[in-house]
Amino acid sequence: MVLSERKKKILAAVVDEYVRTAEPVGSKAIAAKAGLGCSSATIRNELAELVSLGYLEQPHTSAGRMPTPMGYRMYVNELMEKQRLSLEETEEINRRMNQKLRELDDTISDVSRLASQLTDYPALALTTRTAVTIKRFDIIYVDANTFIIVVMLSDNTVKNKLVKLPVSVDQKLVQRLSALFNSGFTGITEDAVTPLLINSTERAADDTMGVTSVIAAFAIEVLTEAAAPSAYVSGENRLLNQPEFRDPDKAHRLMGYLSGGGYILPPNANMDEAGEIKVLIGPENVAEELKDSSVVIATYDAGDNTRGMIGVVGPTRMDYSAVAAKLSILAAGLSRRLGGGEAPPEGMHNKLIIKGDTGNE
Amino acid sequence: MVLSERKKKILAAVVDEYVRTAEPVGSKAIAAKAGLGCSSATIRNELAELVSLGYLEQPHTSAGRMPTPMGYRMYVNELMEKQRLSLEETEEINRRMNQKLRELDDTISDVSRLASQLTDYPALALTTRTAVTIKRFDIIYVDANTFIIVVMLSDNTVKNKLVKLPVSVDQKLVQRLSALFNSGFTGITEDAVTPLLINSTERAADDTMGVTSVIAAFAIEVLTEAAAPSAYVSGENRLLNQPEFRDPDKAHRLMGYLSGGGYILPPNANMDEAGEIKVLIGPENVAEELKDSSVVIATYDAGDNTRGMIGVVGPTRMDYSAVAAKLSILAAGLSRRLGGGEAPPEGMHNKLIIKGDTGNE
DNA sequence: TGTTGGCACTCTTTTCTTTCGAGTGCTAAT
DNA sequence: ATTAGCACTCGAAAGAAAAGAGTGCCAACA
Repeated sequence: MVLSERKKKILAAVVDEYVRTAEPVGSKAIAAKAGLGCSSATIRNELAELVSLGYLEQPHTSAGRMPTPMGYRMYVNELMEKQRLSLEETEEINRRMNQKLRELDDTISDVSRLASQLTDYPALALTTRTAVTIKRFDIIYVDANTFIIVVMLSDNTVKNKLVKLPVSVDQKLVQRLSALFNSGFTGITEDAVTPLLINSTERAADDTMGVTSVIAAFAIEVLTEAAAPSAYVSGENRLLNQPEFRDPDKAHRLMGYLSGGGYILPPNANMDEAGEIKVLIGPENVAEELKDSSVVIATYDAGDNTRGMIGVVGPTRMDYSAVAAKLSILAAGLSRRLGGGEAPPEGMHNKLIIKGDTGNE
Repeated sequence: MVLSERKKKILAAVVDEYVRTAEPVGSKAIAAKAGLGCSSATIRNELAELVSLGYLEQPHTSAGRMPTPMGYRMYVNELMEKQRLSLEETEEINRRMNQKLRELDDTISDVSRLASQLTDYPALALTTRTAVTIKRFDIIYVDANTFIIVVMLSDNTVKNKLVKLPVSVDQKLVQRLSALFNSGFTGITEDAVTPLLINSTERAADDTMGVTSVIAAFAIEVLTEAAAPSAYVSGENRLLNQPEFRDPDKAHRLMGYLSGGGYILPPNANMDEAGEIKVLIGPENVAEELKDSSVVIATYDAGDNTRGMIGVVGPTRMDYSAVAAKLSILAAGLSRRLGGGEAPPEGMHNKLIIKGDTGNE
């Protein structure tokens, strides 16, 4: 069934208005606002049909209409104007992103914070790493009891650890170990770090003091951590700005879920093409806690064939258009910095491809 | 004016009960609970006096009593039983702390999260660093366009950065720079990194490609960041568990303040002796946003003559005793790991020294 | 056939009263 | 100094009434 042009306009008007006010919207308001030249009575008839088609609902018989998840889905897929931020806004966002990223801190978590600030919803950033390996292994000798392990990973991040030993080691041993690890532990994934490998390294280095196992433990730790997807959530408290979360218990439930690094993505979410935006509306979410919230997620290219996601969570009554536009810019910025480099240049407004569930279960 | 023994018992009972129930407590309840052999009428008289002395207040004439900040202060300073956790609880906390700290992540923020979990209040962790200097400077040559800077600071943390250059550098230059930075940039604080120093280093290294300034920029960045006090806040959402924050606006205000890394400490808060616990009750806080909340802070020894703080924020109706005990253990754990090493061993219950404002402005 | 004004009806929200009860303050007795 | 007793206060809860927004539907109209 395809909707008449007028029904579409009305549906869009209901969503727009409801998003703005958080109140069920009545026929009069629509007649006044949407510039279709007909009276509220006509609109009432149309509204009644939209309800029976499942796009709208009423909290009770004598109230206005509000969109159902299906209504939002229609809106997102077909009706909404893909908002493009003005050049100024785009530049403002890029400016703030650059400013953040100049510092040496964790890029991803900073961008998550920024996303939350920009949208005024809680934001989350996820990284899923493909198998990570060690690219380079260095050990810096500091003094007889101290050395620094420096590990460069295949995704070009660098990790280090200062090790203080209860025993003295000589510089020679450290050099030997450095060389051995550099040849033996590079290019392999976590599960290839076997006790066997560690033992043979220990023997080859002629290490009688157990230094090898300390270093190996660090290697395992780094690989494990780097391979684990990580999530950063920020701005949970902004949920309280939304009228649908004025109930502290409800807010607390969702915030708790989010702070726990809650898991948000549908299991089928093989991260899409970078640049795409995914919208999950209400019951389309898999997590029980999100069944009456919506999630908008942008995918970015984290280089090394890896993708990450940055998204926000809010009530289903969400300003999908604005959020999508902002996330798109942030994701593009991240791709530009982390990714292979074929991302569009900063100034360019890239096409907003918004995808969602098909809507049929 | 010193309180009679009985008044003290009654005051303590009021606080205990009010903390437990969050409801004003009546004379009957006290008569039933506190085992002092007298009737509710007698207690009413005493209560009336405690009100006129300023320790208690009534929301309205015919309601029970609740403690004023001054009442809490008295309770914290003199009345409350310094709670000691059972050995099991202590061990449980230490176990969880060890578990957390095994991972290579940021110790401080992890402990902050742990503090929040244990107390069910929002927690914050602060570090204030004394002047930090660079202790050691290494540059690892990766390939013609890439090297890794590794910097070890006076507080024994290690920072690194991967640098990718648009131009090629040869290994010799990198080695020269490494040596020069190691001699010229160690032992100095941020403000000693002058353009002059950078220039002379550049000339000495015979660097025509501006590599020096990249490295110097990193040095400045690291020193700046390390010297800046940092704050980690976690579990803001737990505020919503407290009945006094059922009003979403109130909760939001405070949560926003906290997430902003809000600043909590009285300006005079030269961090005290490690091991001490400080309690700030309601209006004793300087920040306007905290005037009707309380803060409990434990100081830990972060080594290198530096102290940090870990604390929680909650309503004035807070379980001071339990919170203080838990924070004390966490702070001791941190001191043991970060500090000079003269911290008490893990098993030992260390004395709880609870200090607060004197109460007189 | 689609559109419109009109109007009775429904159901929530708000406001006002009433009732209820916990807890007090005071007095008189012990 | 303590206690029992009792009238009184004041908020919270419950109930009743009024207000208002918006609908559904009908009859009239283009």
